Amino acid sequence: MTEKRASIGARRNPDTETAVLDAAAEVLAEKGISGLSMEAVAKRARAGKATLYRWWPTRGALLLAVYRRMKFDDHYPDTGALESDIAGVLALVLDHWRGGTAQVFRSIIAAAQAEPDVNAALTEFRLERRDALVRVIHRAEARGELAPGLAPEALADAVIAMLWLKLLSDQTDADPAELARVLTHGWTQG
Amino acid sequence: MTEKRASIGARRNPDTETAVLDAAAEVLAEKGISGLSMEAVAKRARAGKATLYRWWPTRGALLLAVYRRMKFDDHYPDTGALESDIAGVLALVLDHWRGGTAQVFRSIIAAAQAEPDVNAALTEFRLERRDALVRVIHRAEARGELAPGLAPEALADAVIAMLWLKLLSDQTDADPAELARVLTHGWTQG
Amino acid sequence: MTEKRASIGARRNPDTETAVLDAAAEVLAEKGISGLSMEAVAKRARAGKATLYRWWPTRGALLLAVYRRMKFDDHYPDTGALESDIAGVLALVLDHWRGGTAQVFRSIIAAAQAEPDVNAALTEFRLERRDALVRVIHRAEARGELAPGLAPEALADAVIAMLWLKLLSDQTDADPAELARVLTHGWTQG
Amino acid sequence: MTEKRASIGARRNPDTETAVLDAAAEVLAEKGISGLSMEAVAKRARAGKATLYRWWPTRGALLLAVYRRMKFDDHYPDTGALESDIAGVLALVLDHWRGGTAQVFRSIIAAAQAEPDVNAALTEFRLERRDALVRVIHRAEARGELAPGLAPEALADAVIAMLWLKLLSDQTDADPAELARVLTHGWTQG
DNA sequence: TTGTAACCGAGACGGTACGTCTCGTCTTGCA
DNA sequence: TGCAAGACGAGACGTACCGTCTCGGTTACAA
Repeated sequence: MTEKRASIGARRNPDTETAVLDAAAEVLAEKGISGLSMEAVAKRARAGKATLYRWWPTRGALLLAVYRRMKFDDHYPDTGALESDIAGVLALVLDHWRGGTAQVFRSIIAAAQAEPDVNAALTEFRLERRDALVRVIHRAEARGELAPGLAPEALADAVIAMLWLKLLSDQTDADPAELARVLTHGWTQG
Repeated sequence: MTEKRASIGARRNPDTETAVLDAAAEVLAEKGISGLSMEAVAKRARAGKATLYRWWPTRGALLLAVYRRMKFDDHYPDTGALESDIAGVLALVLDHWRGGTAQVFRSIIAAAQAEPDVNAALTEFRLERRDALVRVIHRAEARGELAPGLAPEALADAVIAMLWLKLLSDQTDADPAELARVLTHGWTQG
Repeated sequence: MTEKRASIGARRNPDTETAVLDAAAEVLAEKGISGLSMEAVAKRARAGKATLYRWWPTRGALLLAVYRRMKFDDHYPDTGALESDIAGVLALVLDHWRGGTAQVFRSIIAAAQAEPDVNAALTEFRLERRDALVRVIHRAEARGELAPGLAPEALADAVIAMLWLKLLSDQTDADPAELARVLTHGWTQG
Repeated sequence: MTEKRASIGARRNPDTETAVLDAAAEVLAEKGISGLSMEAVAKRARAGKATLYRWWPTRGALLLAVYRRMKFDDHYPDTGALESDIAGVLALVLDHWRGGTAQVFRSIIAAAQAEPDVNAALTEFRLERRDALVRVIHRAEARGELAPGLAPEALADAVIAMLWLKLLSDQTDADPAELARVLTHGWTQG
């Protein structure tokens, strides 16, 4: 996106948005999160800084926009059994991260610890993902597979927690099947 | 620590270390992680910036030093049953965080995503905590309580993952007993 | 110039330039050359350090800009005789220096010994002044007053040399008439 | 001077002095005046900073000590005529500077413009050199060669002024004979 | 048809913080 | 006591970004 862009009137220019998100993704890939300054993105995108701030007021907003473009297929497979369903979800997400989005999402979690608006956006995103997981668990419940007295939301949280831990500690190459077993099996016997 | 400090020869001055860590903790409490600049800490501690950088080369190193001083009682209670042991661990850590260290540890995890040295230190810390958890699980194993085929390290990871998720998503007020139940119970029946 | 200044678009703000040069002159007058740090000038001018460095990359450049603003009347009087013309020039410059610019010009000469760009600017300035002197000498030549075999440039250098020596050795109160006599008269008789 | 030096008791160690002045001269030659920090000299000389400050309290004092070690033969030749005597003096000094001491002396003059103690030392040195020149002029006076009404000190100043100008403006390769002619000849005829 | 409103790239502005450097002072432990 | 060593408080250095602004130009829509 090197050709000159200008205003297309009193409304947002989609070319500019594309150029900015492309530039942000490139900078992120090349220099990592600490190199992702608004300044650098504006320069790389040949965009004015004011334009950036108009549409993405914080670095976190920019990060989230980049991550959202990297949308993965959130159609979680139905294998007919909870453990393998969970394993499928874990595999899907870990694959997605290993495909190159890990750095971006790690950076978002990091940014959320300091910037409230990023935190809010991340919470929204997390709950949305949790709902998708809860739907998987409800399928198991409908099959009469689920043990009584366990909140599906809490179980979904356990899955998400494990994913985040693996992401944040550079272990996106973990084995989904084993993780699923640890999460869904009872730890104790009898 | 307002009185003037000076060199005590060609070696580290413990008074300075105390003053710096005190200052860092105060700044963190007052202005949060984004207000914790090396500049501000140096000014508050009445220390030279070079002195800071000599002993704590990055902000993450400083954060870790502050966190280490907030050492909690890591004597995990032995209740005679795994689930209540885990609940005890969760309660201990969540209490510790609610007591004021949550902000610090969240910041460390965030910093670790960008700074390799902080990442390394955090990994070391995490494995150390995991070992303590593994010892709890080994107690259950010795009692014949543990189901076969589950790696204690993986189980410990699940506990740590849940704790981190609660920390990172502002839920340090979660109920340890319920979390322990979700983690240790089997999700499925039969 | 205490009221707030801001950008006037993507081009230089003359108010800022004025404020900076005023501040530099004030700092110089109050604390001398060793107190003239970029930091101090920026603070006094309520200007950003980056703005200073953008337009005056070195301390010497700033000094030269200050000196150029203190432009003296370079209309050298025509008395009809070389010696009194030279005495007039000497008096003019020494007066100018005693009027408060001595410190600035001394600092420029000092800075030029370490910073090449200041050296270049000072050389340019020196040659420009020498040309003005050469014109005075040419007037004498036209009157048939000048002895043969003497390069006007070399004679002008002798005048400038004497001025610089007096400046650099705190003797700006020297007697222009006597200096002119020493310079223009033959030392030997017969 | 790389071997370890130690105290020789409660008095100054000449080895240390040599090592320090050697180091200062080397640093000056390699990095110029702006690189000549007390820090750098101490490190290069393997001397303690306290030792430096004990014997050479300012950078100027160190510079002067270095310059004094580069003592030139100040036996000004007696040719029997003032102009050629002056030419000899000019040649001697310019040669000395071209031999490698120019940088040092330029730096001293520069330092003297900001540091009063260096200024005092330089003045002392300058007057000492002027006295030597005055003696040359007195020889001419004794021969009845000198025109009446001219102060030998003022004439000597003119010579020194010309030398300093050439030094400060990178013209140490000037022709001593021509400079002497310009200085000693009358500018006007008749 | 003509404002005019909001967009665009550009980049200067006042600032803050960075990490490095040097200053001059100090305390130690060895010789 | 002198010395090498080097930590200390202090603060200037020059750089990088921050978020805001003004500019001059462009385009679409309303009057």
